[in-house]
Amino acid sequence: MTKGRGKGRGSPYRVQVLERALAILETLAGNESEPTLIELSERLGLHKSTVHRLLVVLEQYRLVERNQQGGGYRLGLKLFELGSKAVARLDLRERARPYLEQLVYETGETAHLCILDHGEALCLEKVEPPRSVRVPTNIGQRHPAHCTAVGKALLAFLPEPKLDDLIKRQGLRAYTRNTITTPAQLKEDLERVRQLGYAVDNEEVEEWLRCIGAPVRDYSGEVVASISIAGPNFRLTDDKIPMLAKVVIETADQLSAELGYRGASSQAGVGEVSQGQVGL
Amino acid sequence: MTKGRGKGRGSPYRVQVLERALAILETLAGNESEPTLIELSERLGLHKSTVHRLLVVLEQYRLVERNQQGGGYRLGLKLFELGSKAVARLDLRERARPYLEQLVYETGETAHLCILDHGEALCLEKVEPPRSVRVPTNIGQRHPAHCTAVGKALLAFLPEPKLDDLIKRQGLRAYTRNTITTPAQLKEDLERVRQLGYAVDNEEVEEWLRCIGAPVRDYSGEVVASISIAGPNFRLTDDKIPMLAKVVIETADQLSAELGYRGASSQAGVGEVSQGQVGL
DNA sequence: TATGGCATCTCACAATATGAAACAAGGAGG
DNA sequence: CCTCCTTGTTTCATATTGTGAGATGCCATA
Repeated sequence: MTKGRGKGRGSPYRVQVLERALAILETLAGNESEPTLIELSERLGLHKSTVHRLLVVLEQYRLVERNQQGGGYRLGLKLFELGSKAVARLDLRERARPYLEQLVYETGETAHLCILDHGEALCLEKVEPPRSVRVPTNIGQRHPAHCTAVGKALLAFLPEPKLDDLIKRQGLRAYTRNTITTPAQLKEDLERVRQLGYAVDNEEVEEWLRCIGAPVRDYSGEVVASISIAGPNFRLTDDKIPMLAKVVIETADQLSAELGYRGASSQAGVGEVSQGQVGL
Repeated sequence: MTKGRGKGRGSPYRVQVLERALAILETLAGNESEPTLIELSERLGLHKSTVHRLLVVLEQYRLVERNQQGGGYRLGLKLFELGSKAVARLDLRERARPYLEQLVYETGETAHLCILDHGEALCLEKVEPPRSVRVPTNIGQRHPAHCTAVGKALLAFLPEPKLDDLIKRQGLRAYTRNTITTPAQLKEDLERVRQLGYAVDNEEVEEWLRCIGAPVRDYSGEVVASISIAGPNFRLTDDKIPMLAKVVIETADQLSAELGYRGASSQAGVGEVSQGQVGL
C-alpha cells in the first residue's frame, strides 16, 4: 500500500527491489538510533519478510551492519569505502584542507568546503577550531543553497536559467525569519555577492549562526566550490564582517590558485573590483 | 551465463537485482576510468538493457552520475553522503585528526588512522606532511591486516580464535618478499607487538615502504583503532625506528586518553620499553 | 513456565525483472 | 553526402524472480 512513496518525478524506469533497498539505506541514514527489523518494516510500510531478505543481502555486501549479536541495523562501512571513491575524483578535498586550516587559524572560526550538487551545497570538508561554539554541520551533509554563505557563493556564479531552474525545483524554504524567500530578493543578494566577492549568511538558516563564504575557481575560471567560516552572531558582528570577509576571500583565492586559476586578478580582486558590474 | 559470479559463500538469501546493482557500484569503484554502458554490461556479463535500467534508477537516486551529456558513468556523491553518515557514529575520525596532525608535525611522515573491519584495516583518516614521498594510500581504502603496521597493531590485541578465523578466511597473501606468510611467524610478530607496544611494517606490502603503528584504546580498554606513520625505507631506518615508535606510541596513548582510556599506564610504558630488540 | 519481541524460514502465487530485438542518435570515415 | 559503426533508449512477451502471509525458532524478561 502507498506504493510510489514520494520521489515525485514520474520516471520511466522503476526497479522495485532496488528502490526499496535504497529506501532502507536512506532510512538508516536519517535515523540517529539503530532501528530494528520491525521498526524498519513499519516505517517503510513493507513486510517483515521483504525487509529481512533485503537486509541480509545488504549485510552480505557490507552496506549494512548489525549492532552486534542482535541490536539494530545501521549503515555499513562499505558505504564509506564507496563514498571515498566517489569524492576521490574531486581531489579538491585534500588540496583544500591546508587552506581551511589556515582559515581556522586566522579567524578562530569553523571552516567549511562545499560544492554545488543538485542544487544543494554538499559539505566536503570541515575544520574546527580547538574550542568553539558547536556549529551544527557535518562532512557529507547537504545544506540548502539559498540561505547559506557557501550556497550563495556558488549560486552567484551560476548562469541565470540554471538558477531559475533550481529555484523552481528546490523552492526557497524559510528556516528563520531572515531567510530569503523570494527569487527577486535572492537575485539581488547574489548580485551583491558578485560585487563584493563574498557571501553572507546572516542567521538565515539558524537563529544565532552567521557565515561568510567565498567562491573557489579552477584552472578554467569556473566556480567549482566555495569555502566559508561559520560562527555565532556575537563573534561575527556587522563591524567585523568586512575584515573577516577579506581573509576568507584571500584564502579562497589562494586555493583557486592552487587549482590552477590564474585569474586576471579579476573579479573580486579584494581591493578594487567593485567598481563596474561584474556581470553575471 | 555465469550466474553466481564469485562471492563464494553460498548464502541462503539472494536478490538478483540488488546483487547486480551492487556489482555495478563495485565495478565503478574499482575502475579509474569511467566506463560506458556497454563496457559495463560486458564486464558484468549482463545485457545492455538490464544494466541500462539499473543505471537509470541508480542515477535517480544519485548513487551514480554521468560524466556530462554522454561520457561514462561514475559513482555519485550520494554515496559520499551515506558513507559520511556511516562513519559518523565512530566519531573517532574527528577526534583523532589533531593527533594525526601532531604526529605528522613531529615526525614529518604521513600519518594514518585505521580500524579493523572484517579482517582488514580500513583507513579512516590520513594526514600528509607538506611535501613528502607519496604514500600510495587513500582514505576509505582497505589494506591487508597481516602486512601493515596499522593492521598488526590491531590484530595483536584480538582474541586468538578470532585471529585464527581471520587468517583462515583471508589467508596470508605475499605482497613482497618480506611479507609474513605463515600463521606461526605472524603470531610471533604479534607477540612482539604486544611486548613493545608498537608494530612495524618492514616493506611487507610495498618494496620501499615502512610503517610504524600503535594501538588506540577506548574507555573500556579495548583496542578500537590504530595509528601509524608511513615513509620510505631511507628515512625510516632501523636505527631511527625505536625513537619514532616512541612518538607514535605517545600519540596513540594521548588519543586513547581522549577516548576515555585511563590505562594503568600499562603495556608499552613508552619510557623503558625499547631496550629490547626492535626486531624485524 | 509463560509471554512477548524479534529474527528467520517456507511456500504458492503473480507481479516483477529480464533480455531479444527494434529504434534513435551521433560521429567517423570514405 | 551517405554509410557504417558505436552507444544509448524503448518496447514487449515471457517465466524468472521477488513477494508477503503465516509458521517457526530464539532469547530475553516477567
